[in-house]
Amino acid sequence: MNKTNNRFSITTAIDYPNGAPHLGHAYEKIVTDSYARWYRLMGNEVFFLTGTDENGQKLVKSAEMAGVDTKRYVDDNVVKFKELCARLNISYDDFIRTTEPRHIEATQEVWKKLEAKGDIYFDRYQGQYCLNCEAYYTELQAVDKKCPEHHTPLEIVEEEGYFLKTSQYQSWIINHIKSNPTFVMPDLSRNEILKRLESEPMKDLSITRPNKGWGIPVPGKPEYVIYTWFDALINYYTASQPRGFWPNNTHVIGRDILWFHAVIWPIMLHAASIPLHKQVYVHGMVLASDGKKMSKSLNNGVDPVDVINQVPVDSFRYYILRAIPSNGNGAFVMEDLLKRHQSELGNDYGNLLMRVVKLARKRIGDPQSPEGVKIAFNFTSFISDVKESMFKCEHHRALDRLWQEVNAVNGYINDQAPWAIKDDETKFKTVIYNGLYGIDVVSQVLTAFLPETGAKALASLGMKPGVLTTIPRAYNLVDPPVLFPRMESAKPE
RNA sequence: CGCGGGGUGGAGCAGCCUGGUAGCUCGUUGGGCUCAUAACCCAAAGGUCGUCAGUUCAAAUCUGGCCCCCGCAACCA
Repeated sequence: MNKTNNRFSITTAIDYPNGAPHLGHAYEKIVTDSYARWYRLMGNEVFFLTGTDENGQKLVKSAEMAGVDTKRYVDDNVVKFKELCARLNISYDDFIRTTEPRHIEATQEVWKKLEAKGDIYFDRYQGQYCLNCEAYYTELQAVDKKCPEHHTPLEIVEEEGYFLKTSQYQSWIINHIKSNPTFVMPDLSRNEILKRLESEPMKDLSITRPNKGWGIPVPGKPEYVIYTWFDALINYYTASQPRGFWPNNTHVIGRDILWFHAVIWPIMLHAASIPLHKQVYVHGMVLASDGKKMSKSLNNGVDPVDVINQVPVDSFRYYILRAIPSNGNGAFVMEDLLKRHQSELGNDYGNLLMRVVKLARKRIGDPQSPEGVKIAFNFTSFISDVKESMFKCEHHRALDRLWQEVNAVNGYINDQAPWAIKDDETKFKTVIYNGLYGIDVVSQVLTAFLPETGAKALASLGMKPGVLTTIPRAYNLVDPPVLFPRMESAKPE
């Protein structure tokens, strides 16, 4: 991920509050949160934005079906997203809702800029329309001219509306992506978008819908509202600009909305003479345990709230960050999560903390000072390896590297066997101090990924999370809690 | 011929770009240890690297064909 100076801004996609959040939402927030925390740990001033996309016509329909007012329906669902964020320890700095006045103003402002520039024009268009969905489908989507959702025949409908001249920027965007190798990450996604851009001519984007009482009105043409995607993308600008964090460094998104973030959004900004975001990072996809995409029809979904009711939130965060490759897809298997909880989190990390701190308190007492101690560890390559992985948006590798370090400290303790040192107090002190020092540095780095765990571990050294330091320091020990209790459950299916 | 990813010991993955004793985590088996959450350490078993052919002194690694799995295909993270 790119960063400029000491400031770093990162966003999640905004979520469609059309129900309760699912595992994909949780995943994206945890991933983004880890990057935000990592850059804070590195001493940057960070702005982390998330929020909800509330202007879609489908929400009106859903609210109707639920028998409530649209505003009320949306408000209720937004609460669920905020609650999930709270439970997952998502450290966002701002939560934007696209129905807020600040966003309506910003959107209309961008509209006016594009209109003044002549990049918006009025035209009629026709397409295959599904009355139930209130949406158009392309020929590719609608095989047999039937709605993929309802399997009812589509109607040819002609409507009038406004269009953005996206097609005239096609070669510009191709060139931009080519000349900025980290604009779309990872390479896999970059290649995909380039292939597509180079293989087919772009069409202009329809950016309005008839106003039916929900959405952001077109300036001067209140009979139309602005198409959801057009306004949704602007959310980043709305929230970041007034705080001095525009352009954003990284938009974290799912593969399905890559086109909008890597093509449409940059074109909008470029056309409106606004600086572009620096990067779009496409995260992996959490698949169901059968290796297929989670979906309602297959009923193979996993509810994130269910999971964190069963295990510590950091076991969930850890599993999601480590087991799903940052640049690809991975299956969510609860049994695997429990295994990693037990072995990597409990046996490797939790146990390291416990064995060293308890032994130290038993033999020496609480204050531990680095004075007169020969430092056994050099964490330079550890930190730079993690830094590099995070820069490349490869958080699963960063965690992998972190665990190598946990095991290195464990290995040191095993080799030195401080419990067997009976008559050499200096040597005992040295081994113990180095063990604590290792726990200190590793736990500080861990706060980026598992904030609660990192903080608890540091607290048992008498330390608080903050900006990363590898300078040996004095510790005031407190008995550590059991961070990852063993789960006896052979869980019933 | 729509675009893209993948098929490596029981499971999940790394290695492939820059050919040359096949590596990691978990699991299994057998020892050992005890500071610690029945945690920890050592060792062993287990793979014709999807398939067929080609290039090469040498192929998991390069080239081509085939089979299988998965994602995307313009508003479902």
